Amino acid sequence: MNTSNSDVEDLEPRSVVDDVVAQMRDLISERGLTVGDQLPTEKELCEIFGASRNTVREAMRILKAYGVVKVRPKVGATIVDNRMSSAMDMFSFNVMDISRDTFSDIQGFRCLLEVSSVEEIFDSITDEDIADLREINAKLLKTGGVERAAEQDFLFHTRLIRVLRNKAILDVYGLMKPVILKIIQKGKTRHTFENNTYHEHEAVIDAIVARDRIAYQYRMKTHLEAGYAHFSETSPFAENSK
Amino acid sequence: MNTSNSDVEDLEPRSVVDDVVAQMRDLISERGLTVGDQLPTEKELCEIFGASRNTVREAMRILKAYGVVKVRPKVGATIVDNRMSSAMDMFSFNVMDISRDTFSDIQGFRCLLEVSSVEEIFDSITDEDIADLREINAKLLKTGGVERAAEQDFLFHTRLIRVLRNKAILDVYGLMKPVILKIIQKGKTRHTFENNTYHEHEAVIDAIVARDRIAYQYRMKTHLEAGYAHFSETSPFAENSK
DNA sequence: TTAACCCTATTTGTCCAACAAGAAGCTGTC
DNA sequence: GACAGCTTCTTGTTGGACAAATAGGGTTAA
Repeated sequence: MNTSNSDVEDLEPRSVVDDVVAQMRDLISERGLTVGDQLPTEKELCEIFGASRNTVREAMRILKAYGVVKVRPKVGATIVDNRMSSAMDMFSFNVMDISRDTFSDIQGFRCLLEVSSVEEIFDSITDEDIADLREINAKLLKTGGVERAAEQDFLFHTRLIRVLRNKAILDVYGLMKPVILKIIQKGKTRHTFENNTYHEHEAVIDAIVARDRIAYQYRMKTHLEAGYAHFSETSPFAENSK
Repeated sequence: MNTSNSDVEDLEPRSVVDDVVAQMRDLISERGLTVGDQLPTEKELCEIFGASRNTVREAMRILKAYGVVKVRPKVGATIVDNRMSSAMDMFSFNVMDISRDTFSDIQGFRCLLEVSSVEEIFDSITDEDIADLREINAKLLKTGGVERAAEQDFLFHTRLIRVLRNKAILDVYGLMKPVILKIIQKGKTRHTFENNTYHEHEAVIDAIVARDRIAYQYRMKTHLEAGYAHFSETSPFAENSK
């Protein structure tokens, strides 16, 4: 019923910094500022908001963390939009012991993106896409080390997503990269060999070339679930929390 | 070829604050800290990192902006994981004039999530889900005002996504809320009436109840594209940048 | 011994002042 | 008019100060 954006626990009085952030958002909105425009200097912002420079700076740090402004020393702050990149930075913190539920969810998401989107992929894919996929997959055989192989594996799936020519989906896929990498790594360290992955990928590509909808969905689903099978029973990252 | 995470323009020497952020990430990782654990006090962090308190505070602001820590005054900082919520805060800034490409991408994403996921929806949906959907849709008729109606419309689609029982997908859908709302609003201000939307939603629900895969996909796709049709020719939000 | 109370130290939030380094703009000279 | 040099401005960082409120310890009373 409660459709408020943030959680209900807003009993805490908002700090001055939070207030300045809100005022800055309003200021950007009121002045119709957009990407490339310059923000007032810190001193001016101090006068506008009636806050000290430290407070303004902390607020500015938040905007920078959001990827909304870019500050060049001794020059000033300009509005940008690197929010997707910033979102990826957010997930560079391994603060959460990734639960099995999260893994399930991400894996389900991948299935939706890569398996259920057959039609769109078949519609959009070009010979160049297929050549790229084969090239990336070929490198998988020559890649040593679990982490490198996982990166290459992820690269293959990213390239497949790229076929959809949809930046939003690509960004979201990039957002899930850390978790996907762990899923892949876990699969590889268990018993799956690069050879295995390579042949599964090839089979997927073959199905695409043949425009065999059923085969594609079956092979991709099997491939994804093979990497995920190891999470089914055991708690995935118990060894992480020492 | 370049698979670096951030852009190439990292010539700028990292500031001390960025350095402290990185060190905090390492500290969290090394000590195996996880959700619920306490971080050292600001003074201790100053000594650990050899930085001044203001610098440490600015770094802490970044972590707070990321939704990685929660600071309670006079108590300290504890590790949390509100990154998805923080991501939504990020997108509360209307700094970018949303391009038609972005609209296209988001709309395509919605199609993938809501249309292509028929099988999963049909598999998972319960009578309670359907009752909720009908109830939400019924409120659409009694909701006045474009913005309120758009919210209610969005609520309907969110509830449908919730059927998938996948938090990752739900979070991503929430992430796209601002853009989706604008798409819906634009559609409504043109010529679509609440009545229209209501009946389209009802038709979708009926298709679900009948487990009619073809009808569902057709109706949902038509419904989504109807709202989006107005963006096809004209530049969507030229009037926004005054 | 236990419970209640009070006091002190601690911790975060905010502010002020200062300096360094470098960019931008102005000025004077040729 | 063009260029060199200077001044001013702006951000990055540091240190210190105070307020407010909590946590914890010590004291006292039952």
